[in-house]
Amino acid sequence: MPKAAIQDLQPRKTPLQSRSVATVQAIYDATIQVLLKDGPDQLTTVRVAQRAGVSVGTLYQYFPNKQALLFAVLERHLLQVSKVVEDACTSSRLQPLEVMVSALVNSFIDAKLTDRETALALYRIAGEAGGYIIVDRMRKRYESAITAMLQTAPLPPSADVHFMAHMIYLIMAGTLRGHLETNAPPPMTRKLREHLSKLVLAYCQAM
Amino acid sequence: MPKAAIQDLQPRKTPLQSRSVATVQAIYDATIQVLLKDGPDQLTTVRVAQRAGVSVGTLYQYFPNKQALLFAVLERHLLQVSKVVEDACTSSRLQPLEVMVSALVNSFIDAKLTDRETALALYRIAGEAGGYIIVDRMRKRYESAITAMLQTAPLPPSADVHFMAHMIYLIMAGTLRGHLETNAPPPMTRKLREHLSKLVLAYCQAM
DNA sequence: TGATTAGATGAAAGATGATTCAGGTTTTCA
DNA sequence: TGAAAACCTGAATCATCTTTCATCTAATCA
Repeated sequence: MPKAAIQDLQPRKTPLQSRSVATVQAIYDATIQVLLKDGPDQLTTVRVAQRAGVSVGTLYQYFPNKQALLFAVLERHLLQVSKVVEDACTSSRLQPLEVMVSALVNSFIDAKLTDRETALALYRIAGEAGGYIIVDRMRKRYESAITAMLQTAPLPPSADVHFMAHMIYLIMAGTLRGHLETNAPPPMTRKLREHLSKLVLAYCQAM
Repeated sequence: MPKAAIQDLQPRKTPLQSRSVATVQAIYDATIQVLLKDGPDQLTTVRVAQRAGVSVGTLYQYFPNKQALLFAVLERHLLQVSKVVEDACTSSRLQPLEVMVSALVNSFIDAKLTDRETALALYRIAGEAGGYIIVDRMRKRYESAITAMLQTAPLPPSADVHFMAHMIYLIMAGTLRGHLETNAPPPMTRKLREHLSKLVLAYCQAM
């Protein structure tokens, strides 16, 4: 896979007719499927196109290169998850700290578990050059949402709410990633959810 | 890069003469250097060999394939870090909980920061098919060491020490990874270290 | 309906890079 | 010192993919 400048990561053409909208959708879905079935190393543009039921040429009409395709898929997933978490943060403002933390942690875990397999497959892509840009943009969104929520909580004025939000994001994202990557069974996940809530709460109260 | 069965990941030949010991060492070093300078995508076996000052053929005498080379480098780094942490755990047994946690967290962060760049470069490799095997083996070592340490701490008998150790590992590894990947400046790292210690301590006390 | 634009095709070009192997050089040690 | 064993070399092989483009089909709309 040759190098790709960052400006080449934008979609090449926006689908106008309903036919092409469906095509692009099929390409997205096929990408995830290939990613899950064959892994990132075996993912080729031809294979994705085949599974989507179109030809490679069509794929390249909408995505300037392979990376752009992968990043589009990544961005889609991350946006989906972050929207859920942002909503949870917004609607938990002014609630007791315990409620806030619980809503935050559970919404995050729920959203990730909805597409557990997808999330796992995408961790690999997120590390690729350029993927960090998307991940970073999302991190900032999370931190803003968490900060805004925490600012409505009764915390001591000494608390550095912004850094706390940063830490909470790192804890949630990092811990869940590690957990998913161990392929732990559901009971473990239940326990993780419980411990993670208590942990974050204890952290907020201790600072 | 074609598929590689897991049994093909072992070294091909052990260097006997001092000449070849030096060669293998040079290959290890060159791998890290290329990884840092050009990134995993631009890392080719020929390039690694060139930088090591040997020919590709030589590289293939000691490593059956590219993946085996990368995994060897990964294993080396992870072993280095885990030894430091294991020592810290061993020598902190029977100490106050606060001391234990501080020793654990700080030894981990110190060890990772010693090779900050290397650690960062290796995260990418760790995700590749097969890399998880090494990561998982290390995780178990950490969890054993942490469990053994915590069992000498005055915790309520209800505490699930084994799962706590698991959580603590996930928290430390996950959070630090996320932090390193944001390319945060040193002051941030100092703050992270402080918060992480308090956080883990609060978690232990809350469970 | 005819012309214009949008969408789709897929063989083939062009690159890249992992891995081999036949043949040289150096080290060991009996 | 002279095999035998250990090491090293790097051009050539082989397989794999990404990406293009000339050409074809379908949809739109005046």
